[in-house]
This record gives sequence, C-alpha cells and structure tokens, in this order.
Amino acid sequence: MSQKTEQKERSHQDILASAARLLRNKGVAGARVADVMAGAGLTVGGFYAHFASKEALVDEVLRRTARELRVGLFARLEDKPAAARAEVVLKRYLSVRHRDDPETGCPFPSITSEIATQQEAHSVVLGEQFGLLARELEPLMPGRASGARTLALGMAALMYGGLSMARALGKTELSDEVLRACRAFGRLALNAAADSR
Amino acid sequence: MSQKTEQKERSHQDILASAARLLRNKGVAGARVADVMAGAGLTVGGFYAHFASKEALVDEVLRRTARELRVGLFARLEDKPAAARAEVVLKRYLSVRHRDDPETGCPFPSITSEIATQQEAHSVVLGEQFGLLARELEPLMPGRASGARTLALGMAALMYGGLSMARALGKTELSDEVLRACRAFGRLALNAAADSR
DNA sequence: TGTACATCAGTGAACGCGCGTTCACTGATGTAC
DNA sequence: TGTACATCAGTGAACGCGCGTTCACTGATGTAC
Repeated sequence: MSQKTEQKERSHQDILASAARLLRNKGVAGARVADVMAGAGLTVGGFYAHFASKEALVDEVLRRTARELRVGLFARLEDKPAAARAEVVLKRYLSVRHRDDPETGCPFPSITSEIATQQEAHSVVLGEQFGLLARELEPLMPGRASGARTLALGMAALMYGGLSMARALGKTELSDEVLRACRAFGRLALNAAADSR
Repeated sequence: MSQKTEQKERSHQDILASAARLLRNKGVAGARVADVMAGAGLTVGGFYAHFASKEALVDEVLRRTARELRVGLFARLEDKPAAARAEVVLKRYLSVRHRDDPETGCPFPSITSEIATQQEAHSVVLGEQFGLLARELEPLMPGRASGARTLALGMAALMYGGLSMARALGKTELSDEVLRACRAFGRLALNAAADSR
C-alpha cells in the first residue's frame, strides 16, 4: 500500500474515533462535522473525501460503538460461574462509571430520542445493533431456553432505560438511585426466571 | 377579566397545547418556535410576550405533559383488584398504541437524549417529573413496603426504556417484541416481589 | 537517475439554509374626562 | 354619551449565528519516460 493510501486510512480511523467520542458525548446534532474533523486533527472540507454524508458517518459510528460496547460488556465472563454472568453484565452496564463516561460507553442513550423524533434514517442500524446486544445476552439468561429471548430483550431494555434516564438526570442522588433500583429489579426478574426452572 | 386578558390567556393555552404536541412528536430541537406558534394559529413574533425563551416553554411543557401522562396512566384503577393494578399500568404504558401516538403520550422518550447530551438545563425538571411518576407507582408495588420505592424506580425505568427503544425502532417486528418482552419482564419481577412477602 | 506531469488528501473560504430572538409597527380594546 | 389618548396582543421582517456541504486551490506523493 502506498504512503498516500496508508495516510488516508489512518485519517479515516482518526475521524471515526473522533466521531465516536463526540456522538456519544453530544448526540447526533451535537457531533458537528467541523468538530469531528478538528478532533481528528483535520479541517472540515476534507470530510467528504471520507464519507458521503454526516448521516453515513453516524451509521458507521453507531455500528462501531455498539460493537465496542458488546466487547466490553461480555469480556472475561468465563471467569465467572455461568449462573452469575447475567448479573455481572447487569452491574457493568448499570454502573455509575458507565453513566459518567458516555464517551467510551453505550451509544444508545445519546441518540434514541433523535432517532425516534427526527432521524428515522438510523432506525434500521439501531435495530441491528440492539438486536445483536439482545442476542448476546440470550445465552446468559436463566430458566428455560424458550424464554431466553424474552428475558434478554427485557433485560436489554431495562439496562438501556436505566442508563439513559440516569444520564439525563445528571450526577444526582435520584440518578444513583435509578441505577441501583434497576440492578435490583433486573436481579429479581432473573432470579425468578432461574427458580421457575 | 377584560377581553384582552382573556384572549391572551387563551392564546397562552393554545401555545402550550401546540408545543406539547410538537415536543413529543419532534423533540426539543424539532419543536421550532415558529411551528409552535403556527400550531396555535399565531405568528413567531408574539411568542416572547408569552414566554421568556424557548427553554422556559420546554420546561413548562415537560411538566404539563408528564402530569397528563400520570393522569392517564393511573386513571380508573379503583375498578381493578389492588394486586393487578401495577400490571395494568405496565400494559397501558408499554402498549403499541402508546408507542404509535407519541403526541399524546409520555414526553420522556422524545427528550432524554437531548437533555443528557446538550440541554442539561431541563435535567432538574425531568428529575422532578420522573420522581413523581415513580412516587405514584410506589403504592401499587407488591411485597414489603420497604422495597416499594426500589421496585417503583425499576419499573419506571423499564417502562421508559421499553417505550423509548420501541419508538426509536419504528413500527417493526423487533419493536413489537421489545414491548411484549418488557411487559413480561416487569410482570416477572412484580410477581417475584409479591411471592417473597 | 532525473525530469515533467498526474494524482489526490487535505485546506479554508463561501454558499445556502434554518432557527431563536428582536423590534418597529398595527389595530383592536380599555380608560379618562 | 362621546371623544382623545393609552395600552398591549399580535405581526412580520430583519438580525445574528451556526451548521452541512461545495469547491477552487495547494503541495506532497506517485508515475511515465
């Protein structure tokens, strides 16, 4: 590969990394093209040599950050007893640290309102990625295998909802309470599913 | 009250009603001042005789629509057996109808991303209103009274999360599945809490 | 190996559009005598 | 009761700003002979 091509590929990755940070921190509207490029050490005009549009960038960043989320969430689970794994994921996702560091965490809370109200364009990619999260949760679900998908979807929605609301509430006592309550609520449902085996 | 004052009050209510519709349909950014006024049969310029800023309008609309939500959600519960009330609320909130008609439903899904990522201004009002929702859920929670607040917050987050994700996913099979799964997940947790009495 | 030309990643100013807010103005309602 | 003046809800154009996208240009890298 030529120097030129290598350089371009490096820039491409820098742009994606910058956009991944900005999108999660500031949402779709807040992740301005000029800022994304500045974050990659470049200037606005060059953007369109890398992406067809801002919309295309957002789709790609959504896929990337959702994948990163899954990697982090399901990492090192082999160490844990099988029956405890779902709870570990629940705790990791619904943590104060995750709430306070959106830049490296789940992208969903930063974009769902915009997608629901304006950017239906991204709805398909969101569906893909939320589906992948649920699918990876399924094998961790307790109880009958037939109920695993329902449990996984419910737990995914609970996690997303708890984190999303907690972030919107800022670093307040209520926000902390929401995270704790969601962990407890999730544990309760998971244990109930395990017992009914 | 003079004709003039009456007229102004009527306009004020019209503006709020228009804004309530637009905010839930299109979010904060999507609810443009000019559109809000047009929806009330008025023109842009008059807005600032009614509200100090768009931000002030959004705060007031958030309070109103959240109150309307609670009224609808907890209406006619006396007809139902006490033990079934929480499930009724769960079904009402996590319904396909509620997903498909944001204009008259819960405002939270339409605004949380924007609040979390940009408009921290509204975070306090959101906290008030989410807190009020949870508080009204508390007396419906099964099991020990000491655990009611935790259950109520968990259930509120599950409901919000399920509806919010379902709306962002559009009218798809996955979206329907998320609503169903959240109802089932919530029921599971509530029943578990009831049994542990 | 050196020279002339081609390519193309990136620059930065400009374009077009949209939005919140301001402001001079209008005309109907209200008030004072 | 009528007349002159004051008030003020609402109008609509203009202002200022920000953002996505375009485009002529630059300069380093690559290619052909």
